[in-house]
Amino acid sequence: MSRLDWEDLNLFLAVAREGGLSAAANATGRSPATLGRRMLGLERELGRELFVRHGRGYRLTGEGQSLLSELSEVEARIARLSQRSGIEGLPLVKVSAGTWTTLALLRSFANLVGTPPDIRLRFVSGERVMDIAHREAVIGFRNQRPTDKTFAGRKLAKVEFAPFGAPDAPRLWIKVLADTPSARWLAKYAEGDAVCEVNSPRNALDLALAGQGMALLPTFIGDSEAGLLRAAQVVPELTHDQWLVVHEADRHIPEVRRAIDRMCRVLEGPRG
Amino acid sequence: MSRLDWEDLNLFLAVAREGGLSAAANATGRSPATLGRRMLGLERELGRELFVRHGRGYRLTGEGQSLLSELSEVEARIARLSQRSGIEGLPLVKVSAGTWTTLALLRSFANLVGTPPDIRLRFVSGERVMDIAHREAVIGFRNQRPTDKTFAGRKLAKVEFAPFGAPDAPRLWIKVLADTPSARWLAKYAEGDAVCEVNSPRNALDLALAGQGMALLPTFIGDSEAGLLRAAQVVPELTHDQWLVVHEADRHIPEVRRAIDRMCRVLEGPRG
DNA sequence: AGGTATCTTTTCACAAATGAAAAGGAGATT
DNA sequence: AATCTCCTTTTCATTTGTGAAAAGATACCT
Repeated sequence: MSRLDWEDLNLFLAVAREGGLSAAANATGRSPATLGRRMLGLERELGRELFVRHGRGYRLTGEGQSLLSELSEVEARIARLSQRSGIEGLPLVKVSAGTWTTLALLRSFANLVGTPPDIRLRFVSGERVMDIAHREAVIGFRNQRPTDKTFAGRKLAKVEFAPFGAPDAPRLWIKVLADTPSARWLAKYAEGDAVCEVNSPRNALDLALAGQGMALLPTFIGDSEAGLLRAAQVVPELTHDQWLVVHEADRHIPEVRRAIDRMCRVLEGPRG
Repeated sequence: MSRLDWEDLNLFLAVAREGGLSAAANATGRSPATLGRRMLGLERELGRELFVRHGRGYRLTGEGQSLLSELSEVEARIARLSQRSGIEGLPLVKVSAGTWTTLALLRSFANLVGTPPDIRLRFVSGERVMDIAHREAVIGFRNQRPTDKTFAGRKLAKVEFAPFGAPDAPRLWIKVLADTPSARWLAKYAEGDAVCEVNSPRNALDLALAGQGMALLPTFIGDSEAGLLRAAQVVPELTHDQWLVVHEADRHIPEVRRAIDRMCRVLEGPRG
């Protein structure tokens, strides 16, 4: 026994209201042929005659009319599910990026969501690297090309790290206690005492901006801060590629595509 | 903008209740792969995260839970639509046949619907010949092979007409006023007065059974009436084939197939 | 009546959705 | 800690469903 396909009920509403297949086809974006077949299937599934098919369209039978009124109420409930107002109504794209990429993206937020906004961004980050296969994130930023051909990658500009500080700041390091390559490098090779140790990378930037010391920052962050100067050369060991990674299946979804294009423009544009 | 597919909501109920794709696959008769994809699509369409996918199954998020409770009510309404009790719940097969074939079928009604009944038969007849393409009837009886290859035909035994009457009935015709070949033949060639003229062929049989005269009947009807005897030879001009006709697309639908098989057994068995 | 416009149904080539089996993981169990 | 089991995800061949265009029908209009 095959179970009722709820989508047939949805299509029934269109055919019943429009009074025929052609008009309903316009309303639903499906072809008259499909609608005709599905209405036949629905009548069979329900074991009732819903329409009288005459040359000029579909007319409802008594049973069809009562189905129409019942389904209208169902439709109202379902409509409420998808009707979300304002930004909630926009398609959602989940982005997983590191501290600095996230910061750069947030600073160009307006360019990312469009004017007027046509997508909703959610930045997800955590200890764990987000799993794109399970869609914890849809768009991820990684430091290497995706291995699996399930994922599509787009290469971005290289990321370089250098020490940054305010012009008159003491030449002391601001250390970051985190499990990142730059923090590990700092722990290992930094000379002299640290002026401070911070838990979160983002705080190192704030401290550097306050003129308290040198922070090891990506150049695309440090160079864009008016109050900071490079306190020394780039640290070559920390230079790495950056890749934007998407699940191959998500790649062509309109809102995902838009988000990718805009992010690439933001991240690649000013850095060459 | 693509619209919400209601069937996704139906599938969501299964995944949400069963707590995973595999169990839901059993419940719905679809594969885990399909369910996984459609839940991904639903989340996208709604712009909400409904599940947390962990290694052991799908767990609902807060939004998922509220969707579940809302949809449960929708489901109850929809369930009421398809739940029909008793005979109303059985699959419907519409049959279009002439007076005599209908009569023969009705006399074997129990054999047609099965024990216990597993189909519901509706005999539709009218002035007009029912249109199988538009599904005014699903199974039709015609006197010639279907022309169009859209329709499938099954040849039945030939139909022969002869005069029938009670043993001591007067040898006067019971005339039928209808637009049928046998009625036209009677109007043209019948000798002697008519004892009566009736509007409906079925009444001619009743009148013959009452011993009032001779009715021109198909032999498969007349011979099966204990109270009637052939009053003369078969009328050769009226002999014709009989075909059972179905739309090719309906042919393999289970209840249609059953109905066809049983009708053929009933109509061919005792005569062939 | 005849013509015309519009709607349904059919045909057929194509695209999208599906399922089976394999691969990959996560949690449970010993 | 290693193994096992169960569940999800991926792959890919297949099926199902779909749409465009043609054909067929019916009501409307002149």
